[in-house]
Amino acid sequence: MANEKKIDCVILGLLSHEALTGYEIKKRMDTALSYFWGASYGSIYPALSDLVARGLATKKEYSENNRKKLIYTITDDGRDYLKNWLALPVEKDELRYETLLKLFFGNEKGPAQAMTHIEAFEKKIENRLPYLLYAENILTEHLEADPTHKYYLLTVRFGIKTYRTYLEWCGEAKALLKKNQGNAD
Amino acid sequence: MANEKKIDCVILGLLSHEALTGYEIKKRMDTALSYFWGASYGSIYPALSDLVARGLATKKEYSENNRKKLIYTITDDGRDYLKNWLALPVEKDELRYETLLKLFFGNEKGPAQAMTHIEAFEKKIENRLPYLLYAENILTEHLEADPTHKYYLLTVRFGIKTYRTYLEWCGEAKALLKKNQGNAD
DNA sequence: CTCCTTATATATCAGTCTGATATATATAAT
DNA sequence: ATTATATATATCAGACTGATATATAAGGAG
Repeated sequence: MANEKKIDCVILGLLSHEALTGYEIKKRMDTALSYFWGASYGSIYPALSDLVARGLATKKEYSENNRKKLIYTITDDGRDYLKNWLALPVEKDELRYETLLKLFFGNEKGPAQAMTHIEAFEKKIENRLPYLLYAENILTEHLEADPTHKYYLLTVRFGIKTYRTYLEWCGEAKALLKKNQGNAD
Repeated sequence: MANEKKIDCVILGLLSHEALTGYEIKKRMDTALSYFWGASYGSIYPALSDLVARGLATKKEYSENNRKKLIYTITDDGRDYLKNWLALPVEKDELRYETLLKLFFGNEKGPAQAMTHIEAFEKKIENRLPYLLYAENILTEHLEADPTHKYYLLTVRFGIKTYRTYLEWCGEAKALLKKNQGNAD
């Protein structure tokens, strides 16, 4: 029962909330989960077929205005599989920030180049923060409507707190680079 | 000149500081870079051979007490390649936190299970933070000794700030779960 | 009322990377 | 002596990304 593929678990998790198409699963990944998890179509569609083959989900073809859709529903076995995975200890929390990587090797190109990367990072975070704040408002208002909202809210608050810290760090990092730009080297 | 493989860039970055063996490169990944980047032997060794084949690094066999080592040195072309990559805009900053993923689907197993994951996360961060604080002290003391230290310090400060925010969030998240544990559901 | 763009929807694949495994020697501890 | 840990290199199955392909629907511009 070991070696649970993460893609299977995320999909089953999303299907535990509601029946979805592969396309809708991808949309959830790119919105609600985007700042702590990601997945591509190249993993989603094969995983869905596999989940059906293993009896963890079922597939139904729907037609909406002549438009065919493959809607996937979690089975009882699928829910058991999900619950089993949820109870296992976390294997890996991983951050992979190219910005920090380029900054780490910043001496090769100097402070001006490093500054550019920090400013780009700052802008990206500033642009994303409003979406998280908006999500926090909506979720806080309708907290009682759905028991899953409480857990969603916890992850949103994580995003808000870390993003604000990132912005603080950007300010400090820029100050340090400016301070050392005049003297030394 | 597009499509720079990240593994090539990290290795060249580390080699820009000093000549290293594949084993030493892996050690750097697991210490100095570990909280914002990672790589496995399965990518490091093939990448090193490839860098030599492309003239971006050179390989020399050393013998220390009958013990053979393959030491890699960056070439001028390698340094140019690194500089070119450093000037390109960042493509992706990615967080992949299984803890948040399990928390997001926390309703399936309930608040007690979610609490367990948060506490495990908290402990992991608490254990790692001292290493970052130690690194900050050393780097601050010897800031003038090496121009690369300044950039290293910036990434360490990022780690310290975000880790402290994580711990704050853990406290708030646990409080929210406890508060809602009595009523509702 | 046609053209263009964007959204919906599924699918595949080359290239990349991880995690595991294998092999071998050196050093330190018990 | 033996066991464990550190040094050191290498390979590979399996997993995942990013790109690409295909096709329909809907909305807006001219």
